[in-house]
Amino acid sequence: MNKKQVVTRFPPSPTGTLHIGGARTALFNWLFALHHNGKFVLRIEDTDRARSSKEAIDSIIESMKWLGLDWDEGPYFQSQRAEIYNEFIERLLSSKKAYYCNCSPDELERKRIEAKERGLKPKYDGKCRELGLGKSPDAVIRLKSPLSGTTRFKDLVKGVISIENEQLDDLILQRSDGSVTYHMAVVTDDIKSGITHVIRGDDHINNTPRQILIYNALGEPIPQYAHLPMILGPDKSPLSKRHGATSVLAYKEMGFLPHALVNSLARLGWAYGDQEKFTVQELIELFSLDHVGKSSGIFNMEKLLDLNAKYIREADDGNLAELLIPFLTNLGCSNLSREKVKGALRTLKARSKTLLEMAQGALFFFKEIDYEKQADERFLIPEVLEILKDLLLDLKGAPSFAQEQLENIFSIFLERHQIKLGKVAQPLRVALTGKTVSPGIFEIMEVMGQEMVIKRLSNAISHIKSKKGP
RNA sequence: GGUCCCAUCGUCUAGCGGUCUAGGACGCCGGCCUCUCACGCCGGUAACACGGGUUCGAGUCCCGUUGGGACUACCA
Repeated sequence: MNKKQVVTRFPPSPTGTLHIGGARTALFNWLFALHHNGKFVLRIEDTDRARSSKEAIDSIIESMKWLGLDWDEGPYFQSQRAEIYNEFIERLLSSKKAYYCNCSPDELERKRIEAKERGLKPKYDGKCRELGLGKSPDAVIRLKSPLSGTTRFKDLVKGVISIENEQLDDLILQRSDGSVTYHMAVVTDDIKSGITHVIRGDDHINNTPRQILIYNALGEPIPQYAHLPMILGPDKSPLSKRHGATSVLAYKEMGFLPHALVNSLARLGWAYGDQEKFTVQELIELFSLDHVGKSSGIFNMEKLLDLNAKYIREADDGNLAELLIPFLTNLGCSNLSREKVKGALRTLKARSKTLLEMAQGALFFFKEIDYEKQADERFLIPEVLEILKDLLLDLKGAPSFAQEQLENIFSIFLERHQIKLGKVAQPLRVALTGKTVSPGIFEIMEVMGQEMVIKRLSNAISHIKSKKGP
């Protein structure tokens, strides 16, 4: 039992919001760490100062918190770790594993184009490799990588991957302005944090051998790698903004429960037999890299909606009310009573796929209604006037508005008029909600309460009367 | 172009050589329930990319073809 503690990390670069793909990578790292009782580190890769922003950092952190992906260490900021990187660069320089190169960007660009034209691989030709150049203002530092041999690693999801070293060139570790490049920063940080498992998108597969070469040059142990297949948009191209909602926070605004997103993300690329729904606890217990698939997948919004609907149905009314109130407020409701919100949401739980949809469906409980044109024309007609008037009388006399009570009143009422419920239900529904579609009328009447029901029914009656003309 | 990765219903996937006339979920289509819409329940639709091997036996292993994708920067 003296195996090293598992340490994973999630290293977003703050050039935008956290999107679905990043969130899944974070989730898998988080699950893997928790499954192994390990640690999960958050690191912000903000070395590209021009493209990084504070807003992006904030929104990434907000997204992580909303999803419930908490970290044990960090966030570290690469922009604040120059000293550490320089120390590692120094190590490479003094062991002759790295060297200065003063080839100008223009020169390199020219050679690249030339090589391409001749059908060769456009890689650095190693011009300065053996020159023993010293530090100079416009010199970069390059890794002296092996010219032959094979670099191979066992990927925990893809299997053995190998590449000939001659395919790789001497990559730049430090730029001429003294800042360190991505590969160097990543490797240094991962070593410093004691990362044991690097779980990331498979767009990094080609980066892995380069990074392994840096580990080797440093004489440091190589972590285990697991490359996750990418998430695609519906057109099978890599997920991007033009596919609509990709940012995690957008899903929050659309009224998704964080757990629904988590569950859905977990199932994208990972499976546990036929099981579709998992609690967080189950995910942690069952998650394993060898059940992660190798092929990329399309994010399925329909399935997310279905899962979200299921979780809404199962949710505790009190919690759901808390989540729903902000949506109602956004839609212009104020002075919301928690109890009434709970009542309203009970009527809508089975028919809402998102919190937003639920809030929209609940508006008639909290705001004045307008009759939808079609509904008005079809159901608030003179033919039902007498029936509604009589119904109003019965409702005024109701001792209580509990559902069973209402059902009793109605069955007597229907009996008396020798009609079916269908006959009054729709006109009444329109009178109470303005629409032809709503939760069951007994349910909504109970939640609305006698006063509101009587008021709306009376309004509808005068509305019908006004149609008959003066 | 070069290198690397990938390939089961429309989509997410199960499958780790025989139990697969390929299972589940979402979607879609019927039906039941019913005060509308949902929920729920019942039923249906639909896939192993192609071609060669290996094997008594291949969705499962190997090779190739085709098709996707990634990388190929003093971006990350």
